[in-house]
Amino acid sequence: MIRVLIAEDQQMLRGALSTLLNYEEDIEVIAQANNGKEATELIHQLAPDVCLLDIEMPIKSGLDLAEEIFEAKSLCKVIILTTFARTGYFERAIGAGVHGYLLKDGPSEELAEAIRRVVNGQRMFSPELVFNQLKQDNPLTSREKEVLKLVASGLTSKEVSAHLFLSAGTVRNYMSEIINKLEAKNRIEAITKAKEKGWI
Amino acid sequence: MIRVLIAEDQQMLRGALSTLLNYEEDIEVIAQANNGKEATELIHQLAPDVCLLDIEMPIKSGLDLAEEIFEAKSLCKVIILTTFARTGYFERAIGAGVHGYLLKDGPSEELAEAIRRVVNGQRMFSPELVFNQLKQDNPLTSREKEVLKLVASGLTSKEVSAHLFLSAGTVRNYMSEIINKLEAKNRIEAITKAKEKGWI
DNA sequence: TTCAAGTAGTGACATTTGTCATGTGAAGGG
DNA sequence: CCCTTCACATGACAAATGTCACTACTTGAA
Repeated sequence: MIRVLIAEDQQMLRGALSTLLNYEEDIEVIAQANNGKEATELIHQLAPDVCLLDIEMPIKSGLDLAEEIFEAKSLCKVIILTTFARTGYFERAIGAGVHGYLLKDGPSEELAEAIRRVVNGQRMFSPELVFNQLKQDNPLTSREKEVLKLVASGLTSKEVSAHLFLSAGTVRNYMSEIINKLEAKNRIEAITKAKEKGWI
Repeated sequence: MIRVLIAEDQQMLRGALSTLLNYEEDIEVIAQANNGKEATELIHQLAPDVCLLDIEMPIKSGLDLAEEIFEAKSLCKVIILTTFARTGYFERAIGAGVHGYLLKDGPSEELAEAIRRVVNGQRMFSPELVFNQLKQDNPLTSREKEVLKLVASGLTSKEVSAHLFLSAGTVRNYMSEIINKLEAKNRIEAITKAKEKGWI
């Protein structure tokens, strides 16, 4: 019996999927989580064979969690299940050694099959992703990403500098460079573009 | 037997829901559509008792379709099923006389129950919506919304002013007032907040 | 070991943004 | 008719933002 945990904040989908998976004879959904933090605890307690993770969840994202699981060298296989075909997300997921990455756009029957495969040590990726991947990586350095994320959350340059213990001028230099790299007109466009590509 | 049509562009959810609903003894999913246009045709052909409509779909949105069904004085009951708790969407849906408005965030068991209710002539709304509705309507005037939307798309104040044939000062006054109304620190926060509430 | 990149900083400058006071005219409700 | 709200406008000022040039230290790869 394959023991599965589902982390997905959209209750309707979570409920529907777990009911469906439970109809499979070899699969049992042993836990459901509303967000990454809940999932972390449940994984520790129950050690499921497979985790189905949504990316965009409150508190802790599925990618954060996938990275933690990877760091911990856990035996639990991870399948990312998301709406977003953003290359940035996919890249990060690959970096975190996930075993599967499926789009919610795919057929629901595919899911049980994917679970069986990853348990078998195979990997399963939506073909759209693999295709998209063949270019466009994040041009921002890690420091630049940090700065842009804070700016995107509404902080002014000065506040960001206090946050990161940098001088105000440095932050403005970073922003200038970011705007330049992303070919944006100002920070607002930079934020939009970076989000679109999944770079922050 | 209640005959149901599902229009939802996210295949995974659509597949899962229709399988689930088909397990109910009194409900049968007679058609699935990928978008509003497909749904329109299927409704004409099959005259389902209930339509389950997602809002954000390609080609024609669920709200557009709901309005058409309403105009046509069709007997088909409409349930909107969406991720978005935006008051604007809800308002429009109420205007289109929908029989139910559920969030994908709700439990999946609720759905079959909601379908039975609306067939019975009752209505079914996610309580969150009704609650939100009574509070928070959009504090922005239509002009302010217009300005904020353009700013959110990355335009500078000057560009917005050219776009709307206003003086640059006026646009800055609007932005100042918007930032004030939304209790934001700057335009970036104002954009984020307005988007969160579904005000732009 | 040289070199490119990333990180961090300064100073100067122009532009954009945000705030305030203040004024006008139009529309709508009581 | 008065009062409020909205739309639109100015001018003035302070603060934030964006750009440039130039310096300096560290690190990893060729």
